[in-house]
Amino acid sequence: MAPKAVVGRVSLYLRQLEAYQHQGCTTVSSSQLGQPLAIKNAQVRKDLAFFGQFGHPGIGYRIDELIDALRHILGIDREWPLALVGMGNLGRALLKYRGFRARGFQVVALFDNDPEKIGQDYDGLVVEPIESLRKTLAPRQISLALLCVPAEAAQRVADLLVASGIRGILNFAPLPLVVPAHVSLVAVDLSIQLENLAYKVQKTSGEVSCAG
Amino acid sequence: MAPKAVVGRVSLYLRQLEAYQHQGCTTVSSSQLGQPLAIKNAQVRKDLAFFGQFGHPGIGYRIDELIDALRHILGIDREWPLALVGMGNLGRALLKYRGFRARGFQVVALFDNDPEKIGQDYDGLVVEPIESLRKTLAPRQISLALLCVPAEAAQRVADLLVASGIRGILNFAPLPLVVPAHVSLVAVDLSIQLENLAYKVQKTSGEVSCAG
DNA sequence: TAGATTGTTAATCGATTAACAATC
DNA sequence: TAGATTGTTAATCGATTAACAATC
Repeated sequence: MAPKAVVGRVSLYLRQLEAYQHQGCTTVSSSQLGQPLAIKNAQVRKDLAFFGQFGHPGIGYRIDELIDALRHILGIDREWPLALVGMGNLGRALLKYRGFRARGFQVVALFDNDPEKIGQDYDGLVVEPIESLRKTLAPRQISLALLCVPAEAAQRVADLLVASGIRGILNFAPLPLVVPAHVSLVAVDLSIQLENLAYKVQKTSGEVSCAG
Repeated sequence: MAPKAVVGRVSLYLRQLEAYQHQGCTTVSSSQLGQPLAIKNAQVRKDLAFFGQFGHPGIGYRIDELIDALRHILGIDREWPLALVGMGNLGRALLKYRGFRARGFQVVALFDNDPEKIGQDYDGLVVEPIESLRKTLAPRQISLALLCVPAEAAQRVADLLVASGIRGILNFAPLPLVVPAHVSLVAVDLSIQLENLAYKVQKTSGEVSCAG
């Protein structure tokens, strides 16, 4: 499996390629592809070479060709149905988020354990109780879940997702989850990102005030 | 400035320390601190040593002491007022997100350019037009912004934020922004995270089906 | 003193960058 | 052929891990 950093950059390349395609370009060099993303040309070539030979010496990369290849590599040359667990503010926002659908991800099932929310309709989907996870996931071939429940409930719900046959979890709860090796996990921790930002700003402020 | 990876882990240490504190512990060793986070004891010690000497040989780290030190290092031993720009689904969700306030971050000003939204009240805050950024940011000492506008508008709004004196931007738009060196930037790209997850799941599925 | 645990140095590992022969 | 650009090898850089003297 490719290093995590490489996969992240491949997603960026794909976006940039789509932008070039939109502009009517047909080929790009590694320099052209990397430049708007602040990635060196050698890095671009090395990252792509990890997955195969896509370039043409003297010419560069054919955009249509590379887009197809990268979509296949990332596994997004198909539709991915998603389960959304936890219908709080964040969950409801993610349900309406356009960015997912544009990349082939679509929320097709909603879950919560609040009796007030169960049975309610959001965007044409009815909220099911957490207990229905197993019953719903398998027949609908749902292998990915967005986990948006409060921190206290996150590990318990993650265990239920695992028991229900989930294959990957995008975790929004601010704590590290423990899942078995056959289940993939990606964490989106907004507080940590913001703390990172605060640290950077504080650091640069310090430098400025020392210099001035 | 500490490497980005170190700062991210320091945020995790802080959370774990707070959990131990909550349980009534008074000291932890680097092994105890790292274990629930799946971080090796040597890494914990090295990360902390980057910022100074906090440990006591033979004893470990005094929890209260280390929490205070880390909060100071991260710059969260103070309140950070935030501007929230873009009152779409994501923006409204972030406004209600509890995780920020618990760490000292508080949204104190809202901006949008939709005439329908300007003047509206969300959680006691009135949405201002984008043009009011400069007028509002400086006197209220707001140096951080959450940028939740659509991709097409993101760079333009980022430029306005920079011109209005912002010091740091947490970018939720799915494209890389260009900002001057004195402005810090952290990107939260949900589509890329989800593509990462899809890649991992696809990869492990492949291995399983080959083996079986 | 014996046991525990730190901070730090040295060794390992992995990721990035530079250079260049091979190719169109 | 000359110019451009690839894929890949070697060199550099940075981050992680192991080992251990110093300390409580």
